[in-house]
Amino acid sequence: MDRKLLLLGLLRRQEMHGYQLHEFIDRNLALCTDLKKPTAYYLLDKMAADGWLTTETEQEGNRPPRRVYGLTPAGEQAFQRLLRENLAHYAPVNFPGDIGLAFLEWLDPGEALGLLQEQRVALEAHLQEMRAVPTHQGSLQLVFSHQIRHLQAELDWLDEVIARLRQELPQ
Amino acid sequence: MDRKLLLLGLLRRQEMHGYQLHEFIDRNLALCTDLKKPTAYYLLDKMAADGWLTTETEQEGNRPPRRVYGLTPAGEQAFQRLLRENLAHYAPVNFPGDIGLAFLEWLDPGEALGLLQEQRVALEAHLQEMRAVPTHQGSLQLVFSHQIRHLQAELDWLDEVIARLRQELPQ
DNA sequence: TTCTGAATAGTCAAAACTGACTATTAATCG
DNA sequence: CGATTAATAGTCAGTTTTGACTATTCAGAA
Repeated sequence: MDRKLLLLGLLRRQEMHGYQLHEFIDRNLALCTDLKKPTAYYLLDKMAADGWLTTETEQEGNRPPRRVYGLTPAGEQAFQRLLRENLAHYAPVNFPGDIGLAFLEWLDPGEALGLLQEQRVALEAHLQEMRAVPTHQGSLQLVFSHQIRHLQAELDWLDEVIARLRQELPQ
Repeated sequence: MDRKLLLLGLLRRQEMHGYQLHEFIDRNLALCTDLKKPTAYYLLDKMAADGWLTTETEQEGNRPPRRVYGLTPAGEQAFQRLLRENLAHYAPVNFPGDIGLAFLEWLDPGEALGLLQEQRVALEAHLQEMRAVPTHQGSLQLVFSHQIRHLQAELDWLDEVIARLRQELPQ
């Protein structure tokens, strides 16, 4: 449902066609969600079928025709409802890395250390990249600071696990 | 792939049948992943078809027959490979709540405050529940402390957003 | 003993998602 | 100019995931 909320929220500001929506999400909101192109069209068509969106086929110049989506009143209502649901509920997050951690004891501490250090490099690079993004306007800044907060927590935690592994190391 | 890693890791300790696997994951590892029953069977059958697992149909007493899965050498290799892949790479996480945050400015601060406070209650309850779980043995303890770390980070962050909203409030 | 509810073991059809593809137009470069 | 690459706009077939269901067994209550 969160992806529908995202699409509705973007269409609320301004009517758009599918390619444009996917483009915008991929370029600016990749940290919020990973919405593949076919999924975007799937959800848009579904919401249109449910009466949440209007579709008009437009043609600009002699570019290929494209479907422009816009919010209906029902779509606006759905947006309001989904936004409140999203903000009022806490959704537990699953960290894929936890599954590897659960089996960490099956590896010898030396190899585990090496692997986690490799992960640490990737994580720190990602964090630096995120910090380097110029400040956004409005609520988008919240999303960035949220992400950065969790990345920092993850890095701190990874450092502790690495430190503990070092102590276990013989020699 | 992470869910396959999980199933392989559990089967590596001990042969199990599908229901038992899903039961164990749902009871003890729900914080790692949410693996629905049909998904578990789907993945097990797929890994069996790929030669990673053996299946034997067993019948105990006059209980209904059940398929018991066990690791093949190829399955063991896959486990080793997937475990190293999981530990060495950082996988960015998407927080569903970020989508709501991105549209926070469309709500008036008073209502936003109320909704986030509601979320905070749920989040804190979840954190308390997690802390109350008795200490696990081995690497599972790592998973718990990882989760708790992120829940605490989330709570701190939510409190900051709430505080900022309070300041925006008129009067 | 018979009934009720919970636990066991899994299946099925439908929904959701994605990698890889098509087809057109615009931009660049020798 | 002609050729090559990038951008635009979307589709399709296949994979993955899930809600809702079946069918049996067992434990305890009436």
